[in-house]
Amino acid sequence: MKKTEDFYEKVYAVVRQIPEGKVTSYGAIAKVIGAPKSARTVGYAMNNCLKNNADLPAHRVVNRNGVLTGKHHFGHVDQMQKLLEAEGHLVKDDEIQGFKKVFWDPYALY
DNA sequence: CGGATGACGGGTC
DNA sequence: AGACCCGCCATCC
Repeated sequence: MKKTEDFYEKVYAVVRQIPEGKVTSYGAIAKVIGAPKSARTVGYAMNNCLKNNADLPAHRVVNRNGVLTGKHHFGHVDQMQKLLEAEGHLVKDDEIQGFKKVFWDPYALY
Protein backbone atom coordinates (compact mmCIF):
# COMPACT_ATOMS: atom_id res chain seq x y z
CA MET A 1 0.00 0.00 0.00
CA LYS A 2 2.23 2.77 -1.17
CA LYS A 3 -0.63 5.20 -0.89
CA THR A 4 -1.03 4.54 2.80
CA GLU A 5 2.68 4.68 3.49
CA ASP A 6 2.84 7.97 1.68
CA PHE A 7 0.04 9.27 3.86
CA TYR A 8 1.83 8.31 7.04
CA GLU A 9 5.08 9.69 5.72
CA LYS A 10 3.50 13.06 5.12
CA VAL A 11 1.94 13.09 8.55
CA TYR A 12 5.26 12.27 10.19
CA ALA A 13 7.05 14.86 8.07
CA VAL A 14 4.70 17.62 9.20
CA VAL A 15 4.74 16.61 12.85
CA ARG A 16 8.51 16.67 12.81
CA GLN A 17 8.37 20.28 11.63
CA ILE A 18 6.41 21.48 14.63
CA PRO A 19 8.63 23.97 16.47
CA GLU A 20 9.25 23.47 20.15
CA GLY A 21 6.79 25.45 22.19
CA LYS A 22 4.18 25.29 19.46
CA VAL A 23 1.29 22.95 18.79
CA THR A 24 -1.01 22.14 15.92
CA SER A 25 -4.11 20.10 15.22
CA TYR A 26 -4.83 16.86 13.41
CA GLY A 27 -7.13 18.65 11.02
CA ALA A 28 -4.46 21.21 10.10
CA ILE A 29 -2.03 18.42 9.30
CA ALA A 30 -4.61 16.56 7.27
CA LYS A 31 -5.35 19.67 5.28
CA VAL A 32 -1.73 20.36 4.47
CA ILE A 33 -0.96 16.86 3.29
CA GLY A 34 -3.88 16.98 0.92
CA ALA A 35 -6.54 15.08 2.88
CA PRO A 36 -8.55 17.80 4.66
CA LYS A 37 -11.30 15.34 5.54
CA SER A 38 -9.01 12.70 6.91
CA ALA A 39 -8.15 14.27 10.22
CA ARG A 40 -9.35 11.10 11.84
CA THR A 41 -6.95 9.06 9.81
CA VAL A 42 -4.14 11.37 10.88
CA GLY A 43 -4.81 10.33 14.44
CA TYR A 44 -4.75 6.74 13.30
CA ALA A 45 -1.40 7.37 11.65
CA MET A 46 -0.08 8.76 14.90
CA ASN A 47 -1.24 5.67 16.73
CA ASN A 48 0.54 3.65 14.11
CA CYS A 49 3.70 5.66 14.64
CA LEU A 50 3.89 4.25 18.14
CA LYS A 51 4.67 0.76 16.90
CA ASN A 52 6.77 2.22 14.11
CA ASN A 53 8.94 3.53 16.88
CA ALA A 54 8.94 6.87 15.09
CA ASP A 55 10.46 9.63 17.17
CA LEU A 56 7.75 12.24 16.79
CA PRO A 57 6.76 15.16 19.04
CA ALA A 58 3.26 13.77 19.08
CA HIS A 59 2.48 15.73 22.24
CA ARG A 60 2.45 18.86 20.08
CA VAL A 61 -0.51 17.53 18.14
CA VAL A 62 -3.95 18.00 19.67
CA ASN A 63 -7.47 18.27 18.36
CA ARG A 64 -9.06 21.49 17.15
CA ASN A 65 -10.09 22.49 20.66
CA GLY A 66 -6.56 22.26 21.99
CA VAL A 67 -7.56 19.25 24.04
CA LEU A 68 -5.13 16.43 24.73
CA THR A 69 -7.36 13.78 23.25
CA GLY A 70 -4.49 11.39 22.72
CA LYS A 71 -2.84 11.62 26.10
CA HIS A 72 -3.79 8.02 26.85
CA HIS A 73 -1.33 6.87 24.22
CA PHE A 74 1.76 8.25 25.91
CA GLY A 75 2.17 5.43 28.34
CA HIS A 76 1.02 7.50 31.25
CA VAL A 77 -2.08 9.69 31.02
CA ASP A 78 -0.09 12.64 32.39
CA GLN A 79 2.92 12.16 30.15
CA MET A 80 1.60 14.32 27.32
CA GLN A 81 0.67 17.13 29.66
CA LYS A 82 4.06 16.98 31.35
CA LEU A 83 5.83 17.22 28.01
CA LEU A 84 3.74 20.23 27.01
CA GLU A 85 4.27 21.97 30.32
CA ALA A 86 7.97 21.30 29.94
CA GLU A 87 7.82 23.34 26.73
CA GLY A 88 6.15 26.26 28.41
CA HIS A 89 2.51 25.44 27.85
CA LEU A 90 -0.18 25.71 30.47
CA VAL A 91 -2.45 22.70 30.45
CA LYS A 92 -5.62 22.79 32.46
CA ASP A 93 -8.24 20.07 32.46
CA ASP A 94 -6.59 18.39 29.45
CA GLU A 95 -6.85 21.64 27.52
CA ILE A 96 -3.99 23.80 26.32
CA GLN A 97 -4.51 27.32 27.62
CA GLY A 98 -4.07 30.00 24.97
CA PHE A 99 -4.21 27.32 22.31
CA LYS A 100 -4.74 29.82 19.53
CA LYS A 101 -1.67 31.75 20.58
CA VAL A 102 0.64 28.74 20.49
CA PHE A 103 -1.00 27.22 17.45
CA TRP A 104 1.41 26.56 14.61
CA ASP A 105 -0.06 26.41 11.14
CA PRO A 106 1.85 23.75 9.12
CA TYR A 107 0.72 25.64 6.04
CA ALA A 108 3.61 27.98 6.82
CA LEU A 109 5.89 25.39 5.25
CA TYR A 110 4.44 26.15 1.86
C1' DC B 1 -17.75 -8.19 2.27
C1' DG B 2 -20.46 -5.44 5.90
C1' DG B 3 -20.13 -3.28 10.26
C1' DA B 4 -17.52 -1.29 14.06
C1' DT B 5 -13.74 1.62 15.82
C1' DG B 6 -10.89 5.79 16.45
C1' DA B 7 -5.14 10.48 18.88
C1' DC B 8 -11.04 14.39 14.25
C1' DG B 9 -13.83 18.28 12.31
C1' DG B 10 -17.78 20.93 11.15
C1' DG B 11 -22.42 21.95 11.56
C1' DT B 12 -26.76 22.19 14.19
C1' DC B 13 -29.81 22.61 18.14
C1' DA C 1 -21.25 26.76 26.12
C1' DG C 2 -22.39 21.96 25.70
C1' DA C 3 -24.58 17.93 23.68
C1' DC C 4 -25.52 15.65 19.45
C1' DC C 5 -25.11 13.97 14.76
C1' DC C 6 -22.99 13.09 10.40
C1' DG C 7 -19.12 12.65 7.17
C1' DC C 8 -14.15 10.97 6.36
C1' DC C 9 -10.76 7.30 5.90
C1' DA C 10 -7.58 3.39 7.26
C1' DT C 11 -7.85 -0.64 9.85
C1' DC C 12 -9.86 -4.50 12.44
C1' DC C 13 -13.15 -8.28 13.18
